[in-house]
Amino acid sequence: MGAPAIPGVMKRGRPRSEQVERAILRAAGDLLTEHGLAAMTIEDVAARAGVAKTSIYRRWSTKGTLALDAFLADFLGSQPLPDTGNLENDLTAALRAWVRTVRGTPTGRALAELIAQAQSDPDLAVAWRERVVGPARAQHRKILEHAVARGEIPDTSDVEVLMDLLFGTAYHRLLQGHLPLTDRFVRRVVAVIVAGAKAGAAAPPTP
Amino acid sequence: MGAPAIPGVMKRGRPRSEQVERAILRAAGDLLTEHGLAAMTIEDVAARAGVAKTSIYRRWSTKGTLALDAFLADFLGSQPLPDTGNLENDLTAALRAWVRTVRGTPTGRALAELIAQAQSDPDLAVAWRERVVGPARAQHRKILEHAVARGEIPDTSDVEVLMDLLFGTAYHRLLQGHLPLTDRFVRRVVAVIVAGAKAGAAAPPTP
DNA sequence: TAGCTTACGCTACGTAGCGTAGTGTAATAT
DNA sequence: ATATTACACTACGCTACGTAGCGTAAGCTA
Repeated sequence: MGAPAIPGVMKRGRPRSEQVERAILRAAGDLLTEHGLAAMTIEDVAARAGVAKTSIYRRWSTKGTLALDAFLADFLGSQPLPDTGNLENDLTAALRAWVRTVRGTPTGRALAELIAQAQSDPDLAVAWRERVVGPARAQHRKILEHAVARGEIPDTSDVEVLMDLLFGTAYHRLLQGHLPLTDRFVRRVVAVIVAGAKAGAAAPPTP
Repeated sequence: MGAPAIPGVMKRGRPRSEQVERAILRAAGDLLTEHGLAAMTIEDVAARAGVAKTSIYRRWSTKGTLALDAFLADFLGSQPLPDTGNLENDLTAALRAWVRTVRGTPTGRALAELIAQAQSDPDLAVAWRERVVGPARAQHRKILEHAVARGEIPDTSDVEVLMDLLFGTAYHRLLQGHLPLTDRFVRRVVAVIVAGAKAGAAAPPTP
């Protein structure tokens, strides 16, 4: 209590209230869930949190980065790292967990709207890649590296492409909305990728 | 000239000016190219087109649908239907053409921003699926059906999933921006999908 | 030709949300 | 005690939205 995280750079003046921070994130999360990102305004968040607008702007520069923090509070940890000793099972479990989290849920809509917002908000785009895309891919990379270690797929496989195939396909249906994210979809996507990877198609051709 | 498209439902009063329509679409297309969709305003479009705002609202209900029409004027017909007699070559040609159109181009940014806008504009979302996603998929479906007809892949293959794999993966890199759309990426994505499809992984399992 | 109807450009308006500034008070370190 | 920063509150100027009213223009119908 009151002890500085880093002695010597102790801040002077009144410290920022953690309670204010929590109230803002909670209000933003609620509004994100109830009405979506596009309909969420900073003024609404402030009113709902019982906080002044300036207390929000002091912490976040754009609506997108605020929404990202509110989103991560709910989203982090919902994506497991399966390790069954079988690539197809692991990928199926990972994609199924993702589908369960996003299909027809406020989380799914928030996910889509955050990606949308990032197309015109460079700050959010950077934060999104660093705090969502990066960590998620690190998880999925492990699944593929385990498969390489087991000899299921060639060690020259382009794991980045394989990850793009798996989740790019799923994000496609989420964002375009042309077809539903069914379990059959999950199984077939995984089956094609695993078959292709095992055939060495994700590796450089050996002439 | 002056003849009604459907006799009997001849409109009364002053007809809408095609010149106004063209001026609006041209101005919207220019602004979309120069500044992007997020920065484009109806007022700017009106000013640039030398037209009243009401003349725009009379024709389009939202910025998104206007931008879609402006976008299609430039985008339509840029995606060829390759038919070389070989699935891998056809898919590679199709994806390469798409990459060439979108990578580092205003068209690519407009594409991303339209998908973004569709996440919070239901009218645009419907129009997008009907006028962009639908026609594009119809093209790509032919490529896969030709491969089925040639016996390259099983006739039970889930062509919808295969299309999602091909373009979903590419859209993923466009929208997330985590990795570039290189030609090696194109070749590996196609190789995995073709290998998987030929192995029957996109078809229902035969017990 | 006269009359009806709709489109058009123009100006003006009310609304919403943005991001900032000013004020007085509260909380902490020196 | 004093300096410094955070906070709530109020107010402000700004931008863009979407609509309304006006007079004029351009077609049809009688």
